[in-house]
Amino acid sequence: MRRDSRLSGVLHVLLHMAEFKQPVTSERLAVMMQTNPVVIRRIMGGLRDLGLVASEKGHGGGWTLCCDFDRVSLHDVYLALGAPELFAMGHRNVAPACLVEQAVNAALATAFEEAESLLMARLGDVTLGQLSADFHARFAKRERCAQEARPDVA
Amino acid sequence: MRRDSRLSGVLHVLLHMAEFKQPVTSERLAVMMQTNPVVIRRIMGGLRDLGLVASEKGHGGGWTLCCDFDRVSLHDVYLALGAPELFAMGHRNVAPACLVEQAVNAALATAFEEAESLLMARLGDVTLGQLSADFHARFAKRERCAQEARPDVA
DNA sequence: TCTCATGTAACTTTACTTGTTTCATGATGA
DNA sequence: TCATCATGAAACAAGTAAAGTTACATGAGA
Repeated sequence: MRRDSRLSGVLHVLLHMAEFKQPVTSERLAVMMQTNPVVIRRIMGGLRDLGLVASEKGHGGGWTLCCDFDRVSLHDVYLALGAPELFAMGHRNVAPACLVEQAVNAALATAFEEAESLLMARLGDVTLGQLSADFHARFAKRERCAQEARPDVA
Repeated sequence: MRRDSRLSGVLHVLLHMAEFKQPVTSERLAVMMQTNPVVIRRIMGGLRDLGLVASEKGHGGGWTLCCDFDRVSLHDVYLALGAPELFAMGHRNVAPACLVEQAVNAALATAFEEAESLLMARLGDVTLGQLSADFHARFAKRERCAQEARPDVA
């Protein structure tokens, strides 16, 4: 199956939005993301419900950030998406009668739960602010490289 | 996506096989697993290639274990399946030109790689022998409960 | 040589994300 | 007021991958 890229996508959207002061339409975001405006609205709905962003209809409308980038972690964004399934692997039966399957499920569940806890903790460690800072660092670096490639301009 | 349950399934098969001395046919395993013989053959193929099990054709044929249950970990079995994708989430673009997306991918990749490492380590900690022992413990416990429910028989 | 069992290929089914179309709703501005 | 712009929501199509199914070839025993 195609892997769920909503978390990746919504973070992409949020960081782009941070570069604008005015509301950004789904249309513009869709162009940046190379996708469809409806897809943008879909992944943004959960964030609106949790108060991370707001949407306005009509002229001059669109999406605006209404959260402190330094207080929102990637984990918060993950939850805003509805905490989608993390793993591509699962049990055959959730509550099997077969004792063999129960033993297998128990062993796998322990390992997967530990991995999930670690992942959630790591996502909680990173804020949108840090992500945005990383982007700006990458942007500055590219600018420098562009300068160095054109010494005559400097 | 329906979640990939091959790891769960193949462990289930292996533990069932451990309860038999003679070769077990795909047909019988399929009945135990409530699935199709071809599905059994499919998920067992990788294990055969790695020498964990052997298959014999013809009369009296079927699948036999040919590995030390105490020396094979769940991680080995996972690898025998071809190390299928672990996570249900992924990046939109693997190598994006957009710097925002690069920053997002880098942050997510770090978190996911750590979780993957932990999961692989945990799977490596558990052997098929331990899993089988857990099954036998569950079996013994159920027998005891059944006894207690029929005190007149005791 | 007949039967049994695996090996393999092709096709169908199922489930889910993504993409797209369509229309309703509401806000802005002339 | 009314046309326009934008979101909201529903419905449907496309693409993908695992799982289920069918069919047949291959090879081992009896």
